[in-house]
Amino acid sequence: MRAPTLDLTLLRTLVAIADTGSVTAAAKRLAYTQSTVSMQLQRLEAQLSLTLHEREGRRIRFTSEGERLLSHARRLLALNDEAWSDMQARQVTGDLTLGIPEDYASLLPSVFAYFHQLYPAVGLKVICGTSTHLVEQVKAKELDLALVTRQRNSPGGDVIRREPLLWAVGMNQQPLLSDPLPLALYSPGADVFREVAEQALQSAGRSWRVAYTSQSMAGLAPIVTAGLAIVVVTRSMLTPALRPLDESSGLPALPMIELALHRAPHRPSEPARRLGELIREQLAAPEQAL
Amino acid sequence: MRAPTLDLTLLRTLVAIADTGSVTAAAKRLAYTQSTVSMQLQRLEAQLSLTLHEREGRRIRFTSEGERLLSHARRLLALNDEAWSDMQARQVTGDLTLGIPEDYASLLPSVFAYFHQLYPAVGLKVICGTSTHLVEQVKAKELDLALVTRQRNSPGGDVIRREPLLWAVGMNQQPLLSDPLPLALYSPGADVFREVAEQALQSAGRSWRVAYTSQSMAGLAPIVTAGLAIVVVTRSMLTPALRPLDESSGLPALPMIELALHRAPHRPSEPARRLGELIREQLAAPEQAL
DNA sequence: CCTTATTCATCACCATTCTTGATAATAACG
DNA sequence: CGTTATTATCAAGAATGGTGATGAATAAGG
Repeated sequence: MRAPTLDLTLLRTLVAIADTGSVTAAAKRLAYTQSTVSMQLQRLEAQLSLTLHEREGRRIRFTSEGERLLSHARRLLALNDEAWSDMQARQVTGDLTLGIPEDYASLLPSVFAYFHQLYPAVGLKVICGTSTHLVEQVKAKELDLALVTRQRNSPGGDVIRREPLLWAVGMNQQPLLSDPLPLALYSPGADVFREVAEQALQSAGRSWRVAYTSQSMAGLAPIVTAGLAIVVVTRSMLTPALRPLDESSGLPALPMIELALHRAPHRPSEPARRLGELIREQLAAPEQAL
Repeated sequence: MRAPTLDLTLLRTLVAIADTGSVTAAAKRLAYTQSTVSMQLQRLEAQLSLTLHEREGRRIRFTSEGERLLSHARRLLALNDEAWSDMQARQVTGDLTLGIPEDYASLLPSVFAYFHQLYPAVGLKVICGTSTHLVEQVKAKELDLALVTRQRNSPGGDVIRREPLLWAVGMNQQPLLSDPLPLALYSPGADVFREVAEQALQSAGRSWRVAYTSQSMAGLAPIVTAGLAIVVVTRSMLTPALRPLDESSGLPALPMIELALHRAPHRPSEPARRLGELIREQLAAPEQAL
């Protein structure tokens, strides 16, 4: 009368046995006693009134029924784990402040949307700023997390991914390769793109002048698209209005930069941990950048 | 350390509560005590350390977490039930003989394939014969099941579906409406199609002659496609070589016939029960006939 | 407004189930 | 052939889950 129900615990040990190939190893993995696992297997067979396994010598062999149940079990457990972690995720609560460079804001909305879906009870605040400033704020515990750009192999934070830097110019403009080279740069001195560009030009023996400065690409864009200056961007910051320049332009190659995640010095809050992981997962593959 | 695992039994009562809208009703449905269901709900909440429900007055309301868990639960239970019945199906074993009219053989291969997938341990034998003969064989317990055609409202067996009978002629032939009408019929007198055709013609006052007889459509086909005779078929027996005739041909309308399943008089074996159900399910909709 | 009828949560008790440690049986390995 | 590793089995204790009874809360009805 009552609907027959599989015991997921028993299915869990079943796949453990299958994975490890032995009852004892499965017991070790699941922190059960060997006798427990042995009896669990029997219990499962009794409940289904089926023979799931046979022994040839010492080795275990699953019958075709056993194999079939295994595939059911894996599917069920996958669904179970997903359901469980989803339910747990909804319990993660708190507030959380993340800092990002303005130019990366466009990269993250989908991550924020996903994060909110997973952790609807977390209040997420995002502030923009320059990388150097963000790092200071994280150290001062004004931010829980900060995603920053930096030169390769700088200390602190975890590298999320590396991106090539590119010279770019307005889409319909000829590269303006006069001497000194007119550059559009971020305003304050402490900017990674600026540092990198200046170093590259210096070692190539080229002179340059700052044709325009702004806090962000959004501010530089008009000048660049108008063809009045050249700018340094990452691939993910390229827009239809920008045209990347390759080595044939005669400009020195630019090094990779790193996108790194800094965490506040104290033990990260649960929401911070989760968002950090999510950012790592979502941004790890440089491919899927916009 | 040990992987967290949901208890499907508890999820089952959760959806019962949701479906019925009350703890008591859920208890009744699941054949538990009311107190049991009440405690099961609490247990579920305790295991997840979540609040799944609230009460407004007497009525129960699920929290958003509760609703979410419900959807997980339904999916998990669906998978569980599927897995369970699949495993049970593999235990169904034995031999089984089914009789079908030769003309319906083409309708059933997919059913047999599906049956074998569900019940690989069942040895299925299929024999062909005329409907009247098959019914006798079932009564004599020589067959476990027989799918037969018969006139409407005949006694015995369960109706699987009803099908219209059609007059048909060779695809590129003009209907041969001479008097007497040349018919291609199944050979022995005791044939349903033949009975139906003769009755229809008689009450319409038409004369006819038997131009050709055979045990099956396969035998009649050459004569009919050659335009030497008219034949009676069901819609599912139409082939590209046959053209159905509508009322504009002047032939009398033919009644529906029934496709019925006869079971051997003793209690049907488990395999027979299963195959019977499967045939009913698969053939119930006249649409999906070939 | 009081009575009556449901519905639900809680409790103690009991039965069952599950886990464990110990032991015996079986196979692999030198 | 002894040693080692793996497994099945058993008895026992612990823990879990179900039951019936009870009382509180809520809705319905006079």
